[in-house]
Amino acid sequence: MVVIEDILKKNQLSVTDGRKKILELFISSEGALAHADIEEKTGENFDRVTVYRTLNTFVEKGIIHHIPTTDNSILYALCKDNCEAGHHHDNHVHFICDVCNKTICLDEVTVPTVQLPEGFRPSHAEMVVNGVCGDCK
Amino acid sequence: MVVIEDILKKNQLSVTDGRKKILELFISSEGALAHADIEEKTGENFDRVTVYRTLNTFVEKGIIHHIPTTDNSILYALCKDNCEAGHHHDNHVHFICDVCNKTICLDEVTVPTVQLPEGFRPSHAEMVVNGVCGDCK
DNA sequence: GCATTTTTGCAATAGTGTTGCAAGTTTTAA
DNA sequence: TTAAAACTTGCAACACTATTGCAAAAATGC
Ligand SMILES: [Mn+2]
Ligand SMILES: [Mn+2]
Ligand SMILES: [Zn+2]
Ligand SMILES: [Zn+2]
Repeated sequence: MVVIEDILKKNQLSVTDGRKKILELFISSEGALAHADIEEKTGENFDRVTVYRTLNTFVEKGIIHHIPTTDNSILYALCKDNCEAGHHHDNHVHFICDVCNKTICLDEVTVPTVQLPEGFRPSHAEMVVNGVCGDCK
Repeated sequence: MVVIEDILKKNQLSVTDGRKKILELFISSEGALAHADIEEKTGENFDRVTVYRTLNTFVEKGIIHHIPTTDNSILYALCKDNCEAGHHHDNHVHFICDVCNKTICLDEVTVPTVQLPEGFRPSHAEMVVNGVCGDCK
C-alpha cells in the first residue's frame, strides 16, 4: 500500500523492496517478530545481513522497538506510541503466551513504578508477563 | 570454605573444582555474572563447555537464576529465596546501573502485579529497571 | 582400593550477529 | 529524461555464543 511507503519517507529512508516487505510484515502481524520469523516469512528473498540492517535501521528511526526476553532472543514489534529517531518512549507491558508462544504488546498496560532502595534512581523500566493469552483460553 | 561444598552436596551434586570455584564466585560477587565474566575470573582453568554445563546445572538445581536483559545477553545471580530443583520462585526486581553497568538483584523489591486485559491470565512476571545505583551517586 | 557413576575436555557443529567492499538501486537535481 | 551522487544490498569473511558426542579423567559409594 501507499501507507507503507509514506512511513519510510516520513523517516527519511529510501524506499526499497526489502524495507517495504519487512515493514508490511510488522504491520500485518499481531505479535512480535524475531529475526528468524522475518527471514522465513519474506521467503528466500533477502540476505540475512539485509534483514539485520533493516531491523537496526527501523529501531534507530523509532519504527519498531526491542522486547526483552528471558532467553537470549531478540524480538521486535511496531511502535504505536509516537517514537522518534533516537528516542523510544513506549512504556508498555509485554505478554508472552505459554501456549501459542506469541509475544504481544499490551499497549494499554503501562509499566508500573516501584519503590527502589535508598540511593537508587530509575531512568527506565521494562516488564514482561508470562501466562495464557486471550486467544488460548 | 566448607559452606560451598555443603551447598553442592545439599543439591546432590558431585563436588568438583569447577563447581566450587564458580559457586564461590557467585557467593563473593555483588551483582550478576555473565558467562564471559566467569571464564575471565576463574582464570584459564576451565573449558568453556564446562562453564556452560555448570551454569545450566546450577539453574536446574535452583542455585542461581537467569536475569532478563534488553540486549541479548544472559546474566545469572545467586538465588536467595529458597528455590528448588526445577522450580524457581524468586520474584524480585532487577536493577541495571547505567554508570557502573552492574546488574543487581533487589531482593526486597517484589515485582508488582498489573491489571491485564480481559482474557489474559498471568503465571509469572519479570521486571528490569535501569538507572543509577546506590554506589554511583 | 575398586567398581560404578558422574563430570570434564576436546573436537566438531550450529546459530547469531557484524564488518568491508564492490555492485546495484534509489534519490536528487539539472 | 537523464546522469551524478547518495544510499542500500549481497557476498565473503569473521567473531562470538552455545550445544553435542565421545573418550579420558575424576568423584562417589561400598
Ligand atoms: Mn511492545
Ligand atoms: Mn535476581
Ligand atoms: Zn496464546
Ligand atoms: Zn552503579
